[in-house]
Amino acid sequence: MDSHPSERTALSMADWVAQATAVLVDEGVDRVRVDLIARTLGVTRGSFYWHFKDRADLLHHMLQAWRQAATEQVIERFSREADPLRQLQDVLSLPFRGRSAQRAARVELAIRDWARRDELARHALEDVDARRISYFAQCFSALGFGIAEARARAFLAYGWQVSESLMPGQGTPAQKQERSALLLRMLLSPTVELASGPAAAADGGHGPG
Amino acid sequence: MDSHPSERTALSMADWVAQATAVLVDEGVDRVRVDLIARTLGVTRGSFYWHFKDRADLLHHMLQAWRQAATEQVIERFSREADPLRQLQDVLSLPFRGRSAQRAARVELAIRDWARRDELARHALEDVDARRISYFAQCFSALGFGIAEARARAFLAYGWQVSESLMPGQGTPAQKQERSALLLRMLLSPTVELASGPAAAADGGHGPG
DNA sequence: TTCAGACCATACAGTTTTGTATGGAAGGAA
DNA sequence: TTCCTTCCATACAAAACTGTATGGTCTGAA
Repeated sequence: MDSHPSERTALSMADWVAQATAVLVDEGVDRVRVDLIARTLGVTRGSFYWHFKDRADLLHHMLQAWRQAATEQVIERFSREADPLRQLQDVLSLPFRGRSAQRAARVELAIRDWARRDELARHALEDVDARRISYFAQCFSALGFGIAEARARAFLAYGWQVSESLMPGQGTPAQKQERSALLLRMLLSPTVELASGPAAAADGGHGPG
Repeated sequence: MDSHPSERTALSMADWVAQATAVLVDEGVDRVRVDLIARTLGVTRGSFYWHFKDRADLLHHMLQAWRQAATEQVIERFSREADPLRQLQDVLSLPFRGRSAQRAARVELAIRDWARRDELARHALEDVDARRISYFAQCFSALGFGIAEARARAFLAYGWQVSESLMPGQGTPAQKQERSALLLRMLLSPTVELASGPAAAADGGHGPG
């Protein structure tokens, strides 16, 4: 983010990638077309084929840019807060508050779509997913959970984030807040006993086989 | 599903919808093209414009077919098993075992993509999501949880399913099994107390690993 | 047999997109 | 100034799609 496309200056590859990513979010990969993007940027396709070999080259650069940004975000999280409990509370409190985070989430969903049909996108996404899950796992591990337990809880935490961003229309803000708190309590509590319901404690426990 | 497209018989709307859905899964909505589908079915576009008004009409029929199938699936689940605990165990044990279920999951992801940009698809999907969450909530409610608590747990259960189908590359089958069991224990256990880690229950000795 | 309707082929017009080839403007180095 | 490099415009060729119009074929009913 260092050049203003509105100015009458020369375009950079980053400008094309940024605009193409915007189209990706709003309309999907298939509608990322050099002609349209050129018109939006106020130039013609001649500019595009100067910066990129072809359309596939642009898509490749978009993926690389996102992958690096996402990776750096995880690394930055590690180095900002030392307390693992606070880290989890921060990340799990309410996801995607703030406009830039919300936009990042939309970009991510678009790439997740893309990854269903594209090998490179799938590879980039799986890598980023694994990194994030590892981050969560490291937090749980620091809280005293065993390695396998930490990994399982990490996936549940991350999966919850993904599903919240995937289904923003399900539930009121209050309900979202409530299930967020519930999940946090569950994930921070020690390994639970198997029971058949909330009455099990008073029941004496007739555990299912 | 009552006509064989391989036979030299006349096509039905269902045949077109089925083939179009296959393309939707593999390549996304934008690549659902009447020309290509016609060639796959061994006919020309003349056949298409006999059965459908235009391309949008086909997409509409695809959505309707999926919505109805998904709704009927939920209803059928209700009427098959009476015990809510067994219902949850069945649905949450391991998601998408069986080929038809796996295919249904892929269709669903494709529609979830589609819903990001299309109003009708979004509406259909939100409706189906809400129905499924309601199904889970009803199970938890029958197990004795309060209505709000049941709804929160229902979302977590369903969100887990979605995220598992969204990230099939994350974790080994054993790890998937483990986090599935962990989630089930968490969701079936009574409201947990807030704790700072597994050491909080070190005196009582925690259960199975 | 004749006819009507269901179903599909073919031809046509028009749009959208990709990629290439080539030329032109702008700015710094010689 | 002259020249070279960077960046972009324009023209062209070639697909890929959509939708319409019209005619052909097959089947069952009268």
